Amino acid sequence: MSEVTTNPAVPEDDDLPEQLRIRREKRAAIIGRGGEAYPVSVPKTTSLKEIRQTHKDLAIDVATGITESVVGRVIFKRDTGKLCFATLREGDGTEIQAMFSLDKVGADLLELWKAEVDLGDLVSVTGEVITSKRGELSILASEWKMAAKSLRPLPVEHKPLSEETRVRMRYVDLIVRPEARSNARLRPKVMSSLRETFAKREFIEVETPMLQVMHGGAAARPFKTFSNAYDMDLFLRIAPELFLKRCIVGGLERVFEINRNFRNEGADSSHSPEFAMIESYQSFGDWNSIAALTQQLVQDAAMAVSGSHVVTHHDGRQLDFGGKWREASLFDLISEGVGQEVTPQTTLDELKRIATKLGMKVDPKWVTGKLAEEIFEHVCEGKLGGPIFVKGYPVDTSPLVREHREIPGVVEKWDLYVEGFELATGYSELIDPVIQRERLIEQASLGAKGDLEAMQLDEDFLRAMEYAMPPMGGMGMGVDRLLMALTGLGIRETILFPLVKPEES
RNA sequence: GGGCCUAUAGCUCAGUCGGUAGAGCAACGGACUUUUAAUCCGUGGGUCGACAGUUCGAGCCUGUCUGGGCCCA
Repeated sequence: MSEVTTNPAVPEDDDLPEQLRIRREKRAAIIGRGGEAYPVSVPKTTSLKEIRQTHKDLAIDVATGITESVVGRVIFKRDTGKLCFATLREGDGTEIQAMFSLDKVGADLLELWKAEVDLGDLVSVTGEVITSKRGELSILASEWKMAAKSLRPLPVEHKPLSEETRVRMRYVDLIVRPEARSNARLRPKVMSSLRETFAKREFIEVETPMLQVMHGGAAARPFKTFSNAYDMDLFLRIAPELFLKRCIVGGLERVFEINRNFRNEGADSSHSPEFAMIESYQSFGDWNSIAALTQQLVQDAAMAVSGSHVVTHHDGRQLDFGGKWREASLFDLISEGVGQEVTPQTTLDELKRIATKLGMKVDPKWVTGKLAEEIFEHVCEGKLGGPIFVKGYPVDTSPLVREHREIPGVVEKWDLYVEGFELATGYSELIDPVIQRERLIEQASLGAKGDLEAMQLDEDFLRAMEYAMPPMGGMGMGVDRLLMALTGLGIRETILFPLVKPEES
């Protein structure tokens, strides 16, 4: 147990790179002289942030007479003969200078400071709050103590880490890169904003299973796993939809869930195998009421992160989420895009002619509606800066949605586009259990024929629906994509620890 | 799935025509009581992603594999 402290010997590892070896030797030296490299606690009376706020208006070369103990990571070290400087940084990036002068801290502590402290170490410094002759707010040390010795050197502050290292070693990224720190703090702000907006509208948050016996609620390939205790195959959920609808049947009239989904599909700059998703269902609402809710959620989130409905992206570009968002019919947008009228009744042959003229490759398996959507993506999608609700999708590609109450051939489904990508989707949900059963049976037969994305026939879900599910609107929105829309970041920047393949040992 | 690019010191990167490996920061030794990526003098640090091939000789050329990135589907 106390082996480590009574035997400070460095493990003999001659293969270790120089800088790692030297730091291990320093650790051993600290312990060897009876000091502590990893004490259980160190003096800390306040935070760096607090000191900065309290003493923000101090003039040049002032001694306050106030003594504080602070803790931070050493990120710069400027050792001179009898007066040494260091910059300490705490978690949110706040920095303060520490000064070690021979006549204040004494020869012994000064020598130890120079000999034992490296960039990256966490140290506690006790001393008077002053400003230097150059006006830098500083702690003039009377004492200092190692809080935790770093055994690895920090990367260069002034050169950006390679993208791979940022992702693989986010802990280091968070230490050295201001954007990493602010991005990490942005996400929880958006999360609490979303929850507040839901709460104000009397939606309640539920948590439904991640491990599912059946996978359903979306067209996607699931991850498969196995329960030893139950001796059966399980799936990581691809969507919470079927459980949230069970909640609705039971009278939890307005529900939402913000949680992870898992899809066993390709990963790229806008797709991650695991991703956070909001799903929400509103009894006695429809696709319009749920669109209004979605707009409110996004506008409140924008307000939470930037204090305005106008957000500014990293590259300086601005995006306005304010006002009532534009709405357009899918088929109107297609007509506009191709320069001739296209309706849900336009024939497959006519659509093929249009697609060919546009230079698109047409898959012979596509049904009429699928081709119409492909033409839409080809001519419009990238141009939809948004935010814009694209409304009214073909009935033959949306088998789980209710048909439009007036317009034949389309369903009450919208997609919300921002920056050319799909941010959210909403529906007037299908609530007839007989039709639902037919469609799930159709899905199951597709699955039997080898369609890996097809849903399974969930009898318990159908039984729930047969107890009468109220008319309702439903919505799904990707949290990572929402962050991307609000910040302009790539998906790997919005997720702290995106999945990466292990490094070679 | 297809194409292109990429892997060199702790970090970020150079490396020409195939001839025993370079810089900045970091590290080590020394000087310096007001520095801000401190400065000055000196020193050390490399399985050039892995394996195979061509060659008298490979960081560099060829092949395979692995990781990463971009574009297309």
